[in-house]
Amino acid sequence: MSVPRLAVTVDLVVLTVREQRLSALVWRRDRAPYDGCWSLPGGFIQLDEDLPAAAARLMAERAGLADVAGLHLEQLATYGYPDRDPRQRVVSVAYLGLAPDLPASSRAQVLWKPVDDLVHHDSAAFDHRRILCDGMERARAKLEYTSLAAAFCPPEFTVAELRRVYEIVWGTPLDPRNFHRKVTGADGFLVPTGRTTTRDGGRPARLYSRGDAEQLRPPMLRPRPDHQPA
Amino acid sequence: MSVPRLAVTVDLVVLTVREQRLSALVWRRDRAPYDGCWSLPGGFIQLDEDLPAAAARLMAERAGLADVAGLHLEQLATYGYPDRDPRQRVVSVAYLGLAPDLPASSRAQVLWKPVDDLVHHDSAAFDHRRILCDGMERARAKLEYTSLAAAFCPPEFTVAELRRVYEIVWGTPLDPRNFHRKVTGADGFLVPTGRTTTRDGGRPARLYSRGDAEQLRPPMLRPRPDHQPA
DNA sequence: AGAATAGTGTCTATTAGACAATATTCC
DNA sequence: GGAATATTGTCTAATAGACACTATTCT
Repeated sequence: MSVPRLAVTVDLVVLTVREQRLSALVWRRDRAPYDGCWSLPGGFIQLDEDLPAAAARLMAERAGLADVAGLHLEQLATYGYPDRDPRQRVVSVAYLGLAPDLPASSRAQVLWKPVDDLVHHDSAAFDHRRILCDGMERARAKLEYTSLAAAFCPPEFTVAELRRVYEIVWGTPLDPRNFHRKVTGADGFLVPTGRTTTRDGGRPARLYSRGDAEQLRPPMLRPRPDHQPA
Repeated sequence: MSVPRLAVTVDLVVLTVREQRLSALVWRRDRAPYDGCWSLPGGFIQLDEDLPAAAARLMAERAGLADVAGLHLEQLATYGYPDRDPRQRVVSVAYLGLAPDLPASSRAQVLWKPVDDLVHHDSAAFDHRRILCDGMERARAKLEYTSLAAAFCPPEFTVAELRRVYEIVWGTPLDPRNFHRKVTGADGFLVPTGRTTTRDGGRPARLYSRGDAEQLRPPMLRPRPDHQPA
């Protein structure tokens, strides 16, 4: 029996926090299939190219994000049911990127869109809505037990800015005082720079940069909507 | 430009606990490349086949585990650097399976081996050592915040048997009394069957079956080796 | 002064970790 | 009875959640 060969793509779920909304980088499609729908940036991998290398290349070529300081990039999952692309069978390896708020790309076709709109209102191409949702859930879960929230922040940030990341990604308000105690007490999460800022108004806030710790132990669990038993 | 097409395989990391060791299902290779090394069961996906379907098919065909009650199967990660197979470029989607202790397969070529031996002593084919390690780490992490440990147990099991799963997978002893309190208090983890057993000796232990809950909140964190600062 | 936000402290409920004591079997 | 294991209970330390209070800026 001969070995079947398939087209393999890398698709990117790139998330950021802009204007108080969790947003993703998407293309506006202008041709069939799925003309007018949004799709995730992505492309075919090359024969001599590693998967992370393809993700980095496409991040630059198709997402317009080359050499972004502090960008976090990790493999998300692989999607391969046979008719997910009507033209041919494609297996797609999705990568999840978390980026600080950046100036809009120079390309007109690629733009940031709030994920709520993408998921609830706009039409998605292929199975990209599911891939986006999987990426969002991964990001939400990882804020609980890692220090990844800082990947959404600029190189120097305040505790309130970090808290706003959590609140926006989780969609739930957090107590500023308990949050402050938790993150400043977590070993290796935040490194004080000694500087302060008043960009948020009020008393000057200390500025921090990212620490070395990747894990947050014990984790900071999302507040749960109360599920009362009957 | 034309679209490159690649061979795509599914490889299986199937873990179980047997004879007090965490063990994985492996092949003993009898031909080049990597003659005499162990490899994970796996195979090429078919053109009309979904990835989970391919994993299930290969679980039966190559791992000898068809229709295993209580088997847990989830996607692990995808590996695709160009020369991971010396014969041709292959992208491999790895799946992680967790199974109760089962009778050895009828096939001679496929067998259970303790993961310590596989990782530290025996020679692995391709990048299968890395894939196995990634699967082990996934399993270890998931025991912390899910009820997946029960997937290693038979349909009915005691708290002590469940505790032994944690101890063996984590490689660390746990306090039987605190463990008992934690798992019996966790909502939806264990369902009492009303039966008891004395198969562990001593006072009869209550038998439980798996509950509906998938998450374990709050999680049960692995004891950490103390990392003293200087 | 008053508004706004930052940061500290305090109290209570929950949970983890250490370990004593009791219960129920088999030999 | 003695050995073995199961189960409950108790005490203490750490942590989370609610919230009062103080600190430092700007207008």
